[in-house]
Amino acid sequence: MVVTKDVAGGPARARLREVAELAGVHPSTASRALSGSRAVRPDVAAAVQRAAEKLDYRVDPIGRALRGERTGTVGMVVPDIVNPFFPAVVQAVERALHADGRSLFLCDASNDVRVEAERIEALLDRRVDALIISPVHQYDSAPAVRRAASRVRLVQVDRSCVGVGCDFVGADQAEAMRLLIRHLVDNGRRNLAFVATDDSISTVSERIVAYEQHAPNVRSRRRVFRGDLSVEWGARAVDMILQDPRQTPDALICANDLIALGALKQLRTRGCQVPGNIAVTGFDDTPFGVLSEPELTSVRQPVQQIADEAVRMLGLTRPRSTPMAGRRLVLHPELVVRGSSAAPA
Amino acid sequence: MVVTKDVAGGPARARLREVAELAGVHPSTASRALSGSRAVRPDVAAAVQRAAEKLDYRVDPIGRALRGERTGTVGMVVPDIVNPFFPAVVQAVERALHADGRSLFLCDASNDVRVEAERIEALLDRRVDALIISPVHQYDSAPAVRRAASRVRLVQVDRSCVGVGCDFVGADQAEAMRLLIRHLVDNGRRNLAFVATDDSISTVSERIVAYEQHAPNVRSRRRVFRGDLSVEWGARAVDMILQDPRQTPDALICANDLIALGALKQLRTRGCQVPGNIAVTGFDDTPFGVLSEPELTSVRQPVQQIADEAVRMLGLTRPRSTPMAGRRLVLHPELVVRGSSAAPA
DNA sequence: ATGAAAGCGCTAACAG
DNA sequence: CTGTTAGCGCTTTCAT
Repeated sequence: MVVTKDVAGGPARARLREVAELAGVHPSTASRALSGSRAVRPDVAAAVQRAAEKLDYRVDPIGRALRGERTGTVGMVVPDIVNPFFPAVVQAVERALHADGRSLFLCDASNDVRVEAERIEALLDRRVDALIISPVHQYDSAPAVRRAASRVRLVQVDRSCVGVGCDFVGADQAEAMRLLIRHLVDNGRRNLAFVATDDSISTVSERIVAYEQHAPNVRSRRRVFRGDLSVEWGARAVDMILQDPRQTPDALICANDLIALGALKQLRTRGCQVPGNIAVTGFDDTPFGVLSEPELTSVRQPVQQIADEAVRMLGLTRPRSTPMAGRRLVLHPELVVRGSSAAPA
Repeated sequence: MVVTKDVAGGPARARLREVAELAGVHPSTASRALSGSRAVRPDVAAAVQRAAEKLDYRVDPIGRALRGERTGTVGMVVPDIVNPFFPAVVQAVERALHADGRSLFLCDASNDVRVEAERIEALLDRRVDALIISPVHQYDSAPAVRRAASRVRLVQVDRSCVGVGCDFVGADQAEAMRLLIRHLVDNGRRNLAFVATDDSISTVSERIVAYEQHAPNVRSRRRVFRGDLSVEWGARAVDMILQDPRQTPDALICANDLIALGALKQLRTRGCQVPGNIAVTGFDDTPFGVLSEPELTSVRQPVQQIADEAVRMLGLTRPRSTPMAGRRLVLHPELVVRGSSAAPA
């Protein structure tokens, strides 16, 4: 007689029942022995352990999830995986969770609030123990985030939604802007401009407010250009700005490194010296900022710290924490000065 | 009397039982009406539909998964989410799946075969319907990939493992290398060097073979430098290469854009003209290649097509396909010529 | 065409 | 300390 392998699915994974059988105990005893939820006689526990190892048993998270228990997985939704800042955040979160023996399921919202809502629901359906989310839109993402927070532990990272009273970890955007402005002014810049985005992104919004408050003069304060977080927008913004030569600022604060790199390139194309004529700064300190010529001054967000604190806030070890706690943990950003903002000769 | 909201979890999602109750039928009938697995009287079907909509019912994938049915989710494991090529692939796959109404759960292996194996297992445990994977290591990833392929539909994208007989979609790396070499030779380059990686990455391995076969002379063929897919390696490789001035090549083929950008920067730092003294080319045509000065010549992989074909190969609509089919779909890469490889003056 | 019942894998509550 | 029982939500037999 030939032993036929299951064509459709390979060797099936061992079930708890089989472990129990091999150990000569009832499944519930095996369950207790493996999870440690109740005391079990030491020799029985050992027998179960051995049986489990022999059969390469791993508890089925689906069965456990159906029962309403923890699944050991965390979901994460990022607004745009193609923006190199978010892979860095993802990696940091993975690292933080990994230390904890949990796995991360990641989804990309493609900058679309509807996709974001779908992904959140899909993760909740899969019974993730918690959700880490950087919302696409500070207003339009709010309903989905609030709903999710009412069903599971949730921490917002980097970006946040207004009016949803749930936890958040991120950097102090106003402080970041103050650091930038002071640095530029200290280097003799007077006519600033902020190449920003519309109001949808909370971090940029906060920077705009700080910019309008702290920029050195009225003309600078009024010079806020709204686009998106892309290289293309950086280039287009430069075209707009250079249109009126008398008005040309001597410093461009860009809302992220992508915009700044696009601006740098376009300035070079148009024959404008950086930092000679115009200083340029970015945000996020992505790995690509050091590749440009000159290297890009930027503001580094403490990504690993944000990730660590987010995971800590989820409180996955504690039995039950109140959801929607509304804590806000705001960390210090760090100005990284490079050539693109040096004082003009 | 006050209606108290469930503090721990918000309003629970409607269950099939409640839908059935509201429609005045048995749960099994409701199930049939919703899934269409068996015929149901039209008026009953309509009533169930209405009840489901009213209660905002969505079938619980956990319950369904426990029954052994499809879950409507696909898992993906990428070797390194921080490498900007992979976010692009992820986005393309998301797009392809989204058109199909499925959601993607993504995991990052952090270039670590052990992490990769864990992530694969975690995804299988969660009963994904299929797996899309770009293996970290062409040899060391093989056992995990093979195991996974025996349990679920699996397609390898971009990279692959040797000796696992399962489906693959990617670009023709040998053709890519031939295109590059011909282009460089056509522009008068004779002394080539390949800044590559070790043998762990299948795509690079294939390029090395093609390079050693097609490079224009023996000296060029021997000049293969092995490091990793990083900006830092690109810079270090340039230092090594410039050490012996008599041996300096006039063209550097780099195994990806990150290496090429690092090389470009270091060449600039060391006062070496590109493309005047040395041509530089990359791979993957990431968005950052156009930001350098000069812009980077690269090879574009047909990312969206790879993703579309991978999803099609998964055959999620077909009832049951044989796993481990071992089909290999090899698509044409496209040479994107830019300034970094122009003919020297 | 529909209802009843069984069971996917697991663990909490309840006896003993 | 351990076995029994029940049931999470769903679908799929098997009977009507």
